[in-house]
Amino acid sequence: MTEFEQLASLLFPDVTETVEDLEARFPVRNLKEGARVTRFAPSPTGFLHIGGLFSALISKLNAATTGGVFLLRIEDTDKKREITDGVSEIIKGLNAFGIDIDEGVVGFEKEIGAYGPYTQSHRAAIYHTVAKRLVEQGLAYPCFYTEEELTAIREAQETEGTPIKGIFGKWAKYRDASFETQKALLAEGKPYTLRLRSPGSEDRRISFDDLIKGKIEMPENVQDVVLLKADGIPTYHFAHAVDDHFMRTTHVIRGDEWISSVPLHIQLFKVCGFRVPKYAHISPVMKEENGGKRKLSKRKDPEAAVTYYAEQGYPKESVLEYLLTLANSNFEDWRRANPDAPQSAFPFNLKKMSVSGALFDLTKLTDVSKNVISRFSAEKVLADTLAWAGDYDAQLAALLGADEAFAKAIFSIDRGTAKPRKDIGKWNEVRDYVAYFYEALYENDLSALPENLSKADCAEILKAYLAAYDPTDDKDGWFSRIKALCEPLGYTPNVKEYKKNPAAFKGHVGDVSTVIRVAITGRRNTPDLYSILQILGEDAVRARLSAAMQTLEG
RNA sequence: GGCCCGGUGGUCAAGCGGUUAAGACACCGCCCUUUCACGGCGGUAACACGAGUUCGAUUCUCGUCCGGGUCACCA
Repeated sequence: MTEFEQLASLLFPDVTETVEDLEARFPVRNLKEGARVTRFAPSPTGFLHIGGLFSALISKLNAATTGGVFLLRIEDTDKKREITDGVSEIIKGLNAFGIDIDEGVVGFEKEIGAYGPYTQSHRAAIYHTVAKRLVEQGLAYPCFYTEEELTAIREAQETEGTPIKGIFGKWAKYRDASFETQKALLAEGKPYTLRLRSPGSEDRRISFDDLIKGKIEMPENVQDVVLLKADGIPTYHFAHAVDDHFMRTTHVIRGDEWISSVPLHIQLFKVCGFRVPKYAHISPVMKEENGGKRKLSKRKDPEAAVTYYAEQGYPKESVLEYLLTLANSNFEDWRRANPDAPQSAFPFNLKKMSVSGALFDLTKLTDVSKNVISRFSAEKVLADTLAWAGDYDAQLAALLGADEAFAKAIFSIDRGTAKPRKDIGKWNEVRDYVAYFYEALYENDLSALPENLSKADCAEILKAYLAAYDPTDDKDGWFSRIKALCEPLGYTPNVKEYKKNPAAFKGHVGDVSTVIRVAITGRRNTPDLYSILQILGEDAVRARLSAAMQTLEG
């Protein structure tokens, strides 16, 4: 038995399996050629971030379009930063956007799949098995530095201006400690971390192909990084190599803050005897701040949280649609060509992802959302609004729920036609959109009346219309009646005529309509007036017309 | 500071040595229109800078500047 082997059994007396056992337990997946296994591996330290959703989406798409597997792994190796319900937050967030998890953690303490456990805190035995092997081969060693010593080293390197920081070379005091020393320190019960005995060299460089960023060349890793912390829990780096190998991940898609650790990761995979996966590093979602760009921050930016979009009432379809436009710029063209196709039909391409970080543009999101909502059926608009209002606007929920047929009639105006309206961008705009249909929300606001007409003019129009109003008119009949009103009162039913000779008239049919519209709805911009009148019904129409007249005359 | 990555209109972006430098959002104007919309048409607006390579550079090379990331027993 070599000293390395003796050390290994001293360090890991409880390890019963071998790496070969693990290989057998988690065999290479039997998937069709080209199928990709991707994963989303967040740590439960807070709400789901929009950037996290973005990267989960990309991973999901990659697996889905290749007939592969998308799995969710929870990286809970830092108990200090963990929050309660962190895992549920992530799963809820993913579910809310319809990103289905094929394998891994799917609920509270609920996992599916044969490559688990998928929660790192439950994988200690697996990490230890690999760690033990590394020690046996002399590729890892215990390091007894204290917190203070480490800080001192950092400071020394800082003042020396050492180009490379970290534990390596002369700083790696325990790298070449004798077995006797190690045994003695261990016997004393001194706490230790397990470090990689890095085979890297300062004057070698490594290059790899990032599926998004292209070829990247960097110096090799030379640092003896920590593999297992003093409590035996692995660091991200080690867990990444072990997990993505035994979960048989083919494509590691993650944020580009990881790019600088790729040399380390590749080294780790090689040292462990694992095949290196393909990497794709996504640029972060940025935010504009006084002229500059910066990464969306969990702390400072409410829109960083995925829940923000739910609160605002952006349909999940809209957020996804927008994210897709950020991911592949040809998505918008595809969408125009395939207005009704499901998002899953889009031929997503990792290579078309942008190399630099995109600013998250809420204005554009809203525009995208208006298009998405304009294609929804009235039933869906009602149902989704009801669902949203149930959480965020009880009064609206009650109003709409009280008479769903009435609400549906409102949402049906101009909907389902070739050129649907695009009034609603998110559910929190619905209250305003439907307000004048409900007495409880309606305000008789006449301030939107045309400026070029006097109060008397307006009152005159309303009086004439009230007299002429016939609720049994069909749409053409209704408008003919309005046109008929025009000339006797000094307006022209013909807009062109008015433009030719504006001085000859008080206004045109548009002005007359506007007066009626404002009297009924309190605003100038509404959907088709005739439809509104029909939905409101004769009594309400007459009442509002009369009330407006009185206000104007009194 | 070391190491990486990036820099096309206000924003998202096509572009891969020769283009009137696409398109989308936003903004402005016009048209259509029976109201409101939808839609259509048009407009303002960009290759960070400096060298080099080349007959020719937004495209290739180098430098400068600017932006971003990363240098933990956090992920």
